[in-house]
Amino acid sequence: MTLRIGDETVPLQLSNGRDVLEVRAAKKLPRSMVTRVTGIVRRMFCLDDDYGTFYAAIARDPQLAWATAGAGRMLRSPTVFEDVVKTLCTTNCAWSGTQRMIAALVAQAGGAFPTPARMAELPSRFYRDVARAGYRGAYLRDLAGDVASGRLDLERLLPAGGLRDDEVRERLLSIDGIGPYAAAHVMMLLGRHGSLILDSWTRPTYLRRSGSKRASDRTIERRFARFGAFAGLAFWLFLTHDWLEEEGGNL
DNA sequence: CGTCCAGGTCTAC
DNA sequence: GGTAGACCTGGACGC
Repeated sequence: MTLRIGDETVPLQLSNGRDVLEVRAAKKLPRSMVTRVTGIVRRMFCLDDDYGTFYAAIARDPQLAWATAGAGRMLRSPTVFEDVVKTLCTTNCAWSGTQRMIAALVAQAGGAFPTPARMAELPSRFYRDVARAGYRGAYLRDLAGDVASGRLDLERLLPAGGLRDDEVRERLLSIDGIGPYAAAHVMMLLGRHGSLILDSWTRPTYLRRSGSKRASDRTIERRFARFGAFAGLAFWLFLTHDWLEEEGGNL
């Protein structure tokens, strides 16, 4: 991956072993840069988050106990802005569309994700003709403008920002193009695990995994309500249990 | 070729 | 508060 740090773009290679995440740069980085990179990577992989409370809640759950071995961390982007943009680009389109839009943004910004200011100054024809973002183009540009101008402080939505979950949800929903699905998705990445990500993938996957014929959103939410502040994470892990096998079982 | 819909959301009732 | 219709795009599918 390539990180943007200040005015520089820093290409990095990541690899994982058991209990180890190795970050390798092409050339030697100054000490200050190493500190920055380490901080960003720790944040991306949620390495400083504590899942003790969650593990205690699922320890005796036959469907979820497996996760106490170390599951639950979401892969974040370096900034909340980037996660909101990416999430917006997953709405109402296939994965190929999401990848096309994000790849176009990254390519025009020189290989690392663009800053809000850069995205705000891109002409609408870029969003229409290159990213082919359709009606999302205006949403993306406006969002970038609000963040670049300081009108919208997305970093404040992190737990350290001191806002309650309902306040954060409210702010996310006030962004054009961000609805219930996208808000829940971003909040999960923020480490706010209360709400379920309900969309065209999780709904049928839930039915398959639970063996139900059909289940309304309210029903699904009721079934995970016992996990309280971790309901969304419990739901997510319930759905993605089999990803472990596919990834070789490495937590 | 037309229709449907994919990791939805907005607006107008 | 709940729901129909519109919305960019492109790939899948039926005819």
